[in-house]
Order: sequence, then structure tokens, then C-alpha cells
Amino acid sequence: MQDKLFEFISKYISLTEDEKNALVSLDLFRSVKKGATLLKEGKFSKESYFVLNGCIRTYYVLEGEERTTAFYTELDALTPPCVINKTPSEYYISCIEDSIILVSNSDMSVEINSKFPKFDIMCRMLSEELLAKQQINFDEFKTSSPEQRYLNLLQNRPDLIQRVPQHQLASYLGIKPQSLSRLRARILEKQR
Amino acid sequence: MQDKLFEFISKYISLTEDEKNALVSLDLFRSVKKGATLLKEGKFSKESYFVLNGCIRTYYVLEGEERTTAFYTELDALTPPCVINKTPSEYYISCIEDSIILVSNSDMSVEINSKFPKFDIMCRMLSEELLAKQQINFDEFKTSSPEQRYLNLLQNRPDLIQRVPQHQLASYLGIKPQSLSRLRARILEKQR
DNA sequence: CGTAATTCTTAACTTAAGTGAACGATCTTA
DNA sequence: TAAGATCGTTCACTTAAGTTAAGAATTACG
Repeated sequence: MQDKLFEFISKYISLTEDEKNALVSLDLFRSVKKGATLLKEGKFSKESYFVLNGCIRTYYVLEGEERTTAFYTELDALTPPCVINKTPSEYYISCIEDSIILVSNSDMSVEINSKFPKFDIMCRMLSEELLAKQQINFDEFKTSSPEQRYLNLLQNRPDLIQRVPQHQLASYLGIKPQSLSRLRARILEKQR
Repeated sequence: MQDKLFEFISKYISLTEDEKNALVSLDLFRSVKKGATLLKEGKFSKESYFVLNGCIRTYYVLEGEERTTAFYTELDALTPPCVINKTPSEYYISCIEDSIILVSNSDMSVEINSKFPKFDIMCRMLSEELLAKQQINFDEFKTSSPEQRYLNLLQNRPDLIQRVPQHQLASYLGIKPQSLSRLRARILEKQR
């Protein structure tokens, strides 16, 4: 599992064996059970997450309804806005499958970054890259209909459609579960 | 105009007079006429933009139609994904009003950042902050209807509704101009 | 294993956005 | 200033998503 992490990091910076050991000794890995909640609305948090294995999701509760806004799977990183802004969280984070997640605390990372300036560089590259990816994602969402979004998802993240419950997928696509059912039926209809 | 920039920067780091002068001497300010295009689809670019005055927009051309995805106004920063990913741009950037814009080249910023390590820190803070803001924005878009989005815009960026043409606003809201007209009429109807 | 709870699908009806067309207002420009 | 383009609005009609409700399928759990 650590190998996965080092392979990911190596895309940005190269680490010496000493640095790798120092990183491992921090004991950041956490095993999380399906259904567990990592963050609740209204709570303060300093934790960032990096998914090594499994799947977590972020969702709001608006008027009693869950609105799923994102899924994070293998090698996805998430720093909730509440960590950056030092405000109470507006959403929940919960675990969809049994997962192995790297959890880092923003206090801790100040220390790490001063010890290993390389990490700062990686963080900057990462957040710039994420920003660009996020922008493209948003643009794609804006410029397409629910049906196109579903077809896109089928193309780009087909695993999600298998591993995530329909009603969560629906709200991720910006529609109701009933509409997703109908939409899927419509697509099958067309294919025939 | 420079004061505006320094005031913005001071929110993140503090600059000495020498540093300020060095920054000014780079001559990054550019005056851009309404209607001018800053970036075209398919082009490579290394430029980031920081709006000091005026308004620019990003838009895709899909099936012959413009799809506006964002407006950048006073003190907004934009690094197009194509700069990060080193790929041809997927969208256009153009100027909606006569504007004063700070244009920085990513080659140049490597140099600047090595001379002024502070800048690296600011850039990282900025991109983390932008990422958080972008995430919240996206979430808001996903969890609301066109009508709610319009009402939100009216709340949060009322200036846009005044300074931006309706059809650009419409596609920014994810709908057709006719629908925006109708939607506005509907809202007025309700108010009465 | 069986019951309860949750999830998914289907259907009928409502509501809102897309489409195509027309018209007047505004802005451009020759 | 006149002619053409662009823009915003309105309308009738189409299409798709929201809503409410019911029932089937699946999952959770005592």
C-alpha cells in the first residue's frame, strides 16, 4: 500500500530512502470501514485525505436531502474548504467502501514542509493541477445535459457506476433518482 | 492601479520597497480593449491573468455555440488549464470591458519565484484558496436550479447582471437566453 | 431465515427548460 | 443616416426533469 503512495509522489518529486522512512514513521495510514463518517457538517477539521484504496464521498444535506457533490477514489486527494478557510464544514464526508486512506493534519504538514521543502513544491504542483482539473470538470458539467453527463461518466469513470448506489450517483449528476432511472431506460431504448 | 495589486498581495505576504520596485519594473500591466481576445482555442499559452480593472470571460465553442463558463472581475486570478497541463487550450478568453490586466508568463514566474521565495508561498496559498472557492462554487451550481442560480448571482455578484450581456449570462447559468428571459419574467411575476 | 428497511424502477401528472420563429430595440458600420 | 447585424423578449410547441405514489428488488440485520 505504501508503494502506491511512493509511486504517486514520484510523479512530482523524488524521495531518498531516509525521506521515505520519515514519511512512513508518521503513521498516516488509516483503515476506514464502509459507512464511517470522516467529517460532519458544522465541525472544524484540519484533516486532508488521500485515498489509497476504496471510495469516499462528500455530500451536503439540504432541506433534509443528501446532495452528493463528489466521489474520491484511488489516488484522489481532498482538502475540504473548511480546512483552508478555517470555518465549520458545510458538508459531510463519508466512506462508501472499506478503504485505506492517508490522513494528514494541516498542523503537522507545516512541520513536515519545513523539514522537507520538497513537499511544499509538491503541494503547490498538486493544488495547481487539481485546480485545473476541477475547472475542466466544472466546465464539462456546465456545458452538458444530465444525459450527456451520465454518458461522460460511463466513459471516464465507469467504475463509479458499478460501485456507487444509484441515488448517490443521481444527485452527483444533479438530478433525482427517478430521473436517472428514466434516463438510463431512455439510453437503452435508443441503443436497441 | 499598482496600489490595488500591492493591497491584494499584502493579504498573503509582506513586500519590502525593493521587492515592490522589482515587481513594478517587470512591467506586467496591460491595457486591453473591450472585445479583444486573450486566448484562442487550440493555442498554447503560458500566460496567467490577474484582473485589476474590468472583466474578462472564458468560453467554449461547442457545435457552433458559445458556452460561457466564467467571468473574472476585479482582483480575480486565472491560470488556464492549458498552462498547467501544457496542452492546447480548449477555450477562448476574451475581454468584456476595457480592462487593466496583469499578465504573467509561467517561464518568468519560475525566475521570479527563485528570486523571491515569498512568491512561491503566496502562489501556493492562492491556488489552495482558489481550489476551495472553486469547489464551493461547483457545489453550489450542482445543488441548485437555474432559477436559484440566477437569484444567487443577484445576491453575490449583482454587478455581473448589469455589465454582462444576457446571452452570456444565460450560458453561464447553464441555460438558453430565451429561458433566462422567461425565468426573469417569472421572478418579477412572483414579486408582484 | 425471515422481516424490515432501503433502494430501484415504473407510471401519471406537473413544471420548467429547449426549440424555432417572429418582432422590436439596439448597436455597427458602410 | 440607412442597412445590416446583434440582442432581448415573447409565443407556441416539444422534450426532459421534478413530484407523488406504488410496487418490485435488494440489502441489512435480528
